Amino acid sequence: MNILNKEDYIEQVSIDCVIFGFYERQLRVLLPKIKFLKNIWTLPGGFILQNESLGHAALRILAERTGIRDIYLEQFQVFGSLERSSPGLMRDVLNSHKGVFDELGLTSEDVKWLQRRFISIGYYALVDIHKVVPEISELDESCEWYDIKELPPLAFDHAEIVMKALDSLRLMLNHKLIGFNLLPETFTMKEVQDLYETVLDKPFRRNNFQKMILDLDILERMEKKFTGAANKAPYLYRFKNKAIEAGVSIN
Amino acid sequence: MNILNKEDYIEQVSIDCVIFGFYERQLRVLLPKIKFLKNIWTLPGGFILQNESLGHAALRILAERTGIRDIYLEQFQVFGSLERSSPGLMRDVLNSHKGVFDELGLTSEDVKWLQRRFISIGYYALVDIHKVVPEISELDESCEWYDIKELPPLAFDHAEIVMKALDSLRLMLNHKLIGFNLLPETFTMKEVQDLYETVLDKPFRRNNFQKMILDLDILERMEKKFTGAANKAPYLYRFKNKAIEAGVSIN
DNA sequence: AATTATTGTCTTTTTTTTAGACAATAATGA
DNA sequence: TCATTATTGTCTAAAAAAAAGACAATAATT
Repeated sequence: MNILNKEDYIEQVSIDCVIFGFYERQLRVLLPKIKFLKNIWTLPGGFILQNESLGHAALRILAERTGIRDIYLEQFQVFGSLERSSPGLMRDVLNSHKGVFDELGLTSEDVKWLQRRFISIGYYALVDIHKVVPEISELDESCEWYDIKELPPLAFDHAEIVMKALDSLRLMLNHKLIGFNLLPETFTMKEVQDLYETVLDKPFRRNNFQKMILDLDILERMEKKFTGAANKAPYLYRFKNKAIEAGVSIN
Repeated sequence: MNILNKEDYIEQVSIDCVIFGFYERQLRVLLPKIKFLKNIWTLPGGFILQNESLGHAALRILAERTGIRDIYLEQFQVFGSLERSSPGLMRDVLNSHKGVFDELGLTSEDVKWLQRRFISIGYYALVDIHKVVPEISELDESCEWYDIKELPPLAFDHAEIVMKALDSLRLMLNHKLIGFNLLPETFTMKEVQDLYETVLDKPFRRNNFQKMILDLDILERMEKKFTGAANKAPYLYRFKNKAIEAGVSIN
């Protein structure tokens, strides 16, 4: 079995995805863990087929590595420094885990192909963490959510890619209403505020935040949510438009 | 002479640059015109050398095609749809101008290389139009500024690339002070206002605009500028920090 | 029925933005 | 020389928006 059909792909170009989720006041990143590589994680990434668009490639890679489909995706930056893919780096990472190539079923031709310099196109995805059931691909031994403040060791420049994705997300949150892609179908105002406070890392006043969001006229008020707590039950809200505001423009 | 050293470049990846300048209330784009291609312009573009970073490649391409050096550059989007580089498109463009390949000194191997699918990384540059003296490269027959509202016919998806660059520039203008890269060393407040009004395509009130800009505390007031007009002479201002705010982060 | 912990909403205060006003001034020309 | 003209620089007033304060409503609990 040949795991890498090199001839089907564009050479020296990869896509890396940062998948964001929100749960319990934590912004989390979904990270599959490749088999055989001990204590090193990598972003879910892959290559671009000759006959598929960039956006389609990103969606396919996400589905293959995590099982996630139909989500908000945004291209945010290309990473193309020389150091990021210096021959040494890849060699160091992989050679320090002897046998990885064989176990992954890679030929020496494959390894040579992989060790060339790569330019990587960064995408970030926003998903409802409750809705997603990560699937573990054949390549991986696990696929789990990690608090962005406590990421496991990441290979290559993937930690930098995550941080740039976060920068971009923060910037976008003030322009578009993409944040709601991180929330479930219905939610309380407190959950929205928690999300904004967590992502932007700054506090809001409850009364003013509520006014700000409601004035946007994008939420629909549903019935109350009785949590059993000894206090007034909050209303549930729903996003008026279906979420996935932009999605990938399939380019 | 072989004009295209294919083996030195990353395959199927190009860089396209949108060079913005500002003059007489017009936002302009610098477009070199390739020899032999009649009535079709293309963005200054090129390929990435195996041993240079993405940012360096963009700077080199700009210098080679236009003679421009040391400028503000910003990567804004990757274009990777299938249609943009469908075999037909390139063929149509070039075949409709018989002899171009020969005159450019391209071998049939070169042509095959060029006709593959390409992913293009878009950069935009902001330059002081007064300072720049465009050089015409060997490839080109001219290199001139065009009002963005009256661009000549552009090949492939280059018109779309220009528009996306403009979108990105508009967004950025509200966040960073990059606009001053489009102005000369010293300028009047009216020129700054003209620039903002032109780029953002909306009017500002003179008194409030002046206050807004001065409150930023980024301008230094110089001597007055006597134009010979029958009215009060405006002050000249200078940007406190050297311009080129971000430049290419050489990645 | 009083207590507690929130929630929803209203009012007041403060800050920012927008609009209005006007003096200053560099030529022009009677 | 001295109004006139066209702008410019800056001030104040009005309007709008944001931030802060206040409090009643309410779902359990005691």
